[in-house]
Amino acid sequence: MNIKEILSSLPLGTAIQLNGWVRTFRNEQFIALNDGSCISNLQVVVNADALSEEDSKRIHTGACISVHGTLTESLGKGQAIELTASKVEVLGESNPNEFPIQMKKHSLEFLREKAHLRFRTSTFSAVFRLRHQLSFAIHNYFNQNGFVNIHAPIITGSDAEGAGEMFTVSNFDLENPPRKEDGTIDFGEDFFGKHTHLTVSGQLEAELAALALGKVYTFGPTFRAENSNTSRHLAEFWMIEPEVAFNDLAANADLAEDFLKYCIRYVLENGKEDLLFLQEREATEDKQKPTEERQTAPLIERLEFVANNTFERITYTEAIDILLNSSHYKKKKFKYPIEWGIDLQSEHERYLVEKHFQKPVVLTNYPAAIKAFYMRLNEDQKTVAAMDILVPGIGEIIGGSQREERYDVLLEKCKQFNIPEESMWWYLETRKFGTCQHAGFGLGFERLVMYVTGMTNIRDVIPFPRTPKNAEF
RNA sequence: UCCUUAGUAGCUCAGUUGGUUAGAGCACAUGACUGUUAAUCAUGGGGUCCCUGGUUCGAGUCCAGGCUGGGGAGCCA
Repeated sequence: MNIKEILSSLPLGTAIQLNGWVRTFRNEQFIALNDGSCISNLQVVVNADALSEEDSKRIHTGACISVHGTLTESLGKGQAIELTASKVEVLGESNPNEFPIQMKKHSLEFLREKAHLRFRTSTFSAVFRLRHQLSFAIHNYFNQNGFVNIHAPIITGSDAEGAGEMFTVSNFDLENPPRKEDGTIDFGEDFFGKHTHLTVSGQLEAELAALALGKVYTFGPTFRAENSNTSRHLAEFWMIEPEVAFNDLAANADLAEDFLKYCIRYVLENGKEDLLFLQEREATEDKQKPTEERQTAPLIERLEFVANNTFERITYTEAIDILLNSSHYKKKKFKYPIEWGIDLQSEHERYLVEKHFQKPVVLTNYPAAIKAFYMRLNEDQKTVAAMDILVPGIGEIIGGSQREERYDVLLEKCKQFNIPEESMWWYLETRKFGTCQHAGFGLGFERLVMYVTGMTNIRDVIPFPRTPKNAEF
């Protein structure tokens, strides 16, 4: 029996054995015990006969103990049930002079440097339980809707995906790699016989599968060697990429909206206690902040709002019009220019989502020049069938498109984007053999976890974040 | 990569114009108390003031360079 089960069934009078970690030891008599099964602690009442004085001095915050005892109605006010111990055994001590986690508020920055121990805190155990709930919800959603999970390769030989800087995968002796006559490194001699990288996206592989299996999705790690130092970027992150044959852009947006709402509802139903804890935490933090930086509504209310409201759908062109006609623009409050043909800046996206619509927004049909080569060219020859979903607080959470399925048009786009045809031969072939309309999108898993937990730094929603200059643990 | 801000006890922070032995709360140890809820009270121990160099009679404080963290921007998911 774990604490979650005990607190949901309240089995008074039951004799049990329970293992867990000490959060606090008050008055040399009361242990707040946590076993990770839920956010709540169980109070263990220790009388002198259950614990020797010697062992009593070995119990500190962080220690692991095993308790035999009986579940009884609590005499204190803070809890309904408590475990009256008949025997307490210290399984693992925790030297209080060295153990850095205390039963007080620690800064998230400090805990980031103690990533191996931060699981022991209420905040991080809640975040990682919710991360699991979301991961499970994602597989659930796609499975229930007839999608096939495709494991895209992590090591890739394609070097033209255009999604960012890539990490090289090599078996060479870095001191002395084989070189060609012109002095450049001869990757022909390397393990795979060519220059290989860690994948930046499983999309292209997912497309290959979708053009046979119909509905597929990938959910795996991806890697970007960009020198991005922000609270929204990681060098190693997990991405969900569904790809559906015969879907157009509208169907793609329908799928993305339905999928996001399902994940949020799933967490509201299955992770309520952890959400409540994080909501409280956020409210406490907000009290320290100036009014304009505070959240507009409590966490659970924000999630329910997204789950129950239709996302706003507008085109890029309409978005530009809204921005140009806004009083914000007329008062010259935007730092960056707004003009058809250039990409929207963070401040513009925030304005649309947080001020103008105050709900998630699906932006579609961007100018072709600012989007990737594989996006389908629209009839106007100027825009592509792209879509970004923007949410308050995070910004872009989903990026997707209807893909260019016409061989000639795709070949032309490759030329425009300086992508060598021979490196993409396998991708182009799908457009020669039984091509069809299809669409998909990518969702950054950590951004979803951020949105659902209300955490504001992406490094706090993945157990061991990989960022520039940091690969500890 | 750019802008900005910070780095002082295990943690959170104060430290005045450059001036004697660098402080507080929490944590920890000891004692008191014993149905507590981050218990309380008393006493005590605890410092590479991020690193390197410089200015000065004297640097936690001023200057230069570097390292690391935070916030923002770009790139994006």
